[in-house]
Amino acid sequence: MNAPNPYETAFSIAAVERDTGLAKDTLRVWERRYGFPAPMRDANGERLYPADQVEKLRMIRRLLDHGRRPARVVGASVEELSTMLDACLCPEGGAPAGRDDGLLQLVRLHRSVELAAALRQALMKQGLQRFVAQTVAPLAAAVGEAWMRGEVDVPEEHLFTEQVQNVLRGAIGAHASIAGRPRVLLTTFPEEEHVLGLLMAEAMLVPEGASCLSLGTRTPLADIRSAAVGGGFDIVGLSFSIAYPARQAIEGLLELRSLLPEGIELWAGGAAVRDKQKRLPGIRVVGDLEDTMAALQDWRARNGAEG
Amino acid sequence: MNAPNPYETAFSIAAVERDTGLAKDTLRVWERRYGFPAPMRDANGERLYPADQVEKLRMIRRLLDHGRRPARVVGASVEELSTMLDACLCPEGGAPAGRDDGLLQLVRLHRSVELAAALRQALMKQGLQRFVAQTVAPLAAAVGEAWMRGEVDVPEEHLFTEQVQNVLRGAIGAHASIAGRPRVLLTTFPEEEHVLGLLMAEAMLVPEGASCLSLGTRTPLADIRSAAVGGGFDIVGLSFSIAYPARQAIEGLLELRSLLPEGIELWAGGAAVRDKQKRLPGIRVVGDLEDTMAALQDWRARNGAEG
DNA sequence: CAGCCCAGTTTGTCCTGGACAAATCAAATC
DNA sequence: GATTTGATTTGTCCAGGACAAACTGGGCTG
Repeated sequence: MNAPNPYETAFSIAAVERDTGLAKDTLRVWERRYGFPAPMRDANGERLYPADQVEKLRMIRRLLDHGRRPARVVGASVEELSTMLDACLCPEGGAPAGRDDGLLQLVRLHRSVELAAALRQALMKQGLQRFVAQTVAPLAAAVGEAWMRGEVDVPEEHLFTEQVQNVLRGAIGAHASIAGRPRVLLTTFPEEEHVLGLLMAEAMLVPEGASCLSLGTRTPLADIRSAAVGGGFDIVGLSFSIAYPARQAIEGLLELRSLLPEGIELWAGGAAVRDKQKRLPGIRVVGDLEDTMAALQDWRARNGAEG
Repeated sequence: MNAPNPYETAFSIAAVERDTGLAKDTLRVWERRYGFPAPMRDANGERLYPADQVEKLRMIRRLLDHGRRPARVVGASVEELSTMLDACLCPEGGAPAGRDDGLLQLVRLHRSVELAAALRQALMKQGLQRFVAQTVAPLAAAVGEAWMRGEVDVPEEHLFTEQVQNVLRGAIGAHASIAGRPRVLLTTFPEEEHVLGLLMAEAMLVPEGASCLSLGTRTPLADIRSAAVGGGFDIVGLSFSIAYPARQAIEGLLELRSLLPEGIELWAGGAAVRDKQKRLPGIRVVGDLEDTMAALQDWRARNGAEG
């Protein structure tokens, strides 16, 4: 009785695809090539993945997102994977110690009500821009790290995103200057569904008097072009999360650059394009939130006071 | 030269899966069984679907969402499909003529700026509740119909959702009563990603003094339970779009009902659960936005003035 | 030493054709 | 009219092979 029936906590290949983001074909070919995963079979011969293998697959997935290659990680032991994950975390900005982890705790414990209240309180106290730079961005980074470590899961990340969205959208809407310059169109490429980068950029720009319009995520290139041209925008801003393939980002940005008229600038931000400026001629790579403000200053200096 | 190279406008099976929502396995098995789709092949023997077949697959997909069965629609001609789609539309609420189609035009023409401005203006003029009931809901229905007819596509639907979200979230945030009763937790099941139903419900309830918290879409059952219990909620509200399988909705709702303590009510709304009240004992089926208000009155009558 | 090109390897996706359980329909029964 | 039962439909899974695109690392050049 102390060992629960493994069948009760085992997952079909479709469920594993949903939970890990690894395609069914990929799961089967890894099994063939590397001997992992090694699922059980049900009465009908179909794969049944035990929970611990799914957990290991999640660790592997996270390492692949950080650029590791399958041959080096599929087949490694859980301990080795754990070590590799730690190695991915530390170099990023040194030791992020002493930060206020209260909000992260709320996320991990699913305390949605308290999280919403705490976010609104921080917003009131700090004002929109500092709220984004000093509260939302660090919290997003902390959630990302916790996600790497496997300490938060899809539902927690989701709750976090939703609550931050609520607060940011409300605050941005309150500014509502639709006349200011520059006019910025914000969106992501079709394969990118992370929305927080967009909202943070918008929250930094709107208080400065820029007028932003977000198309949301997953906009086809042709639609970005027509929206930018038809709406008379000065700048198109794209956001890329860490999971977005750098190569694909560069390729897409260069194509979009060629689609847009010269008068419209193209800005790109997020982990996937950081340090890629030299491969992106004619495109402004925005390193972080502060750099967004710098880019705005630059634009205004170039385009005079009237605009 | 008058016929464009068909290879230029043909799609890989992965692209078709993304565009139509039909799984690769399904596309291949239909081809085997019904002789449709009948894609070309590239030099490598891989399927290449011409644009007109993809368009037809989209029509088929829409009909399946409305309960038709594959044997009756896969293999029908475009004209027959068109007739069936018309038949799906008309019975729903008679002829929705004379409605203000200006907003729908803005959606179809990708006029995101004007759409945002028009929505905000309507909100100012009507107030939140009437804005939702008289502007957002009809517009959502119109977009849904246009989607059925194939007159709007993914990008348009997306733009529409995003702009409405912006306006509604801003307006809801402005009310921000976190003390009122009842306390309502809003979300959807993991397979349901449509968010507008939730936002509309929230927009109706908040001005009445209820305190709402939205977990966003795709929340696992166990997380709904723990959030509801831990947050001290009176009511859990679930939203189901037309595409959600009714059977799955009923099954999930009954399971969630059994997970929740008796003191917490369970409300369900949306096309997938309409007219299913008798199959959902212990659950309040909310027919439409007006019925949401009625349900709120009922709750307050039952639970006294203090609460 | 940075940048570029080229062969070799890795890796995800696609293929065929078969199988089966779950969902659905239609007929028969209470 | 409602419910049960048998036949049919339908989506998903399987095996094992194939191949192009992506990546690696070495050698070359400016």
